[in-house]
Amino acid sequence: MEVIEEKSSIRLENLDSFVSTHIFDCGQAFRWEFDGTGYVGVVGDRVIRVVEDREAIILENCNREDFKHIWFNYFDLDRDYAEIRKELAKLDSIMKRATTFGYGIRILNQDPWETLISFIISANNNIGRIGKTIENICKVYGDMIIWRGQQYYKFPSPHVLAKADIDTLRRCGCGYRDRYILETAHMVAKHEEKLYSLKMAPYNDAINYLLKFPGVGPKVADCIALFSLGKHEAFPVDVWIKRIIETLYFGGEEIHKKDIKKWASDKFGDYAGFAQQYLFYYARENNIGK
DNA sequence: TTCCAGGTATGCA
DNA sequence: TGCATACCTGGA
Repeated sequence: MEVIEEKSSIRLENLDSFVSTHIFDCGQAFRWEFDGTGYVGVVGDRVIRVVEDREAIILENCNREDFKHIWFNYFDLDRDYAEIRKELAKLDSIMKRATTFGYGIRILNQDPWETLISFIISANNNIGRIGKTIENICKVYGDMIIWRGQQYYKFPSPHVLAKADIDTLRRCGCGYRDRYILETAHMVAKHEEKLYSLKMAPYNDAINYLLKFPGVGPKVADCIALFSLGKHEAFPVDVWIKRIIETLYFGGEEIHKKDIKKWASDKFGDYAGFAQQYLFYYARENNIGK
């Protein structure tokens, strides 16, 4: 990969395995929006726009320092995804097709706090409403950023959200999850560093800690572990993945979620999280398991 | 009008 | 432990 600094942007050439739609439409992040030619996202206190220009990836509103300290890690650019695909493709013809189809998928390294709240909101919810609710919370409680004359909003800190008004959260579209969010914000505000220290903890310890937050069950905990704590052995089983696995691997037979997790862990091991993303994107885009 | 959507909490056997 | 049920909300 070559990193070329241009006027207020970074151009990445010869970057393997990076396709915006694969990355932003595989269910891992909620704050990336397609504007017709590129994806705009608010990450931390930055607004960034990702554009694909033939063989290159352009990161707009980014300089070399930001790229080195923020985006290189955020986009997981240190990882050899070609190697991961190669290993998964060896397992069976389904994984071979799935990794070929979603060849540009990357698992983002997102902020644990934002990911925690976002996936509490995601429970028993639909994608459209999850995004809207998160955006409303940011508009009410997050600081504004202006870029190219447009207003964007940061995700609020645990301390700010801990002081939120429950009725306002409800009006943001949280529904009955309002109290989970408020309680979780209180808990994190008290021991914020603990949440971040889970990046260094073993998978099981991280999951057990996450399960203590109200509104966090096994599926949400796995999403947080995978998308923000670097636990790639996590295999979140939602209704989609359940149906996809049942359809593709068990001839439509009904399998308990717990058994699917065990099966995935045995089959994919440390690559389970990547496998989940390839399968999810492949099946959804091809209407498998609907 | 009714049902469902990327689960979790709760109560009961 | 395992299972059934309720739960905000808005779009189909």
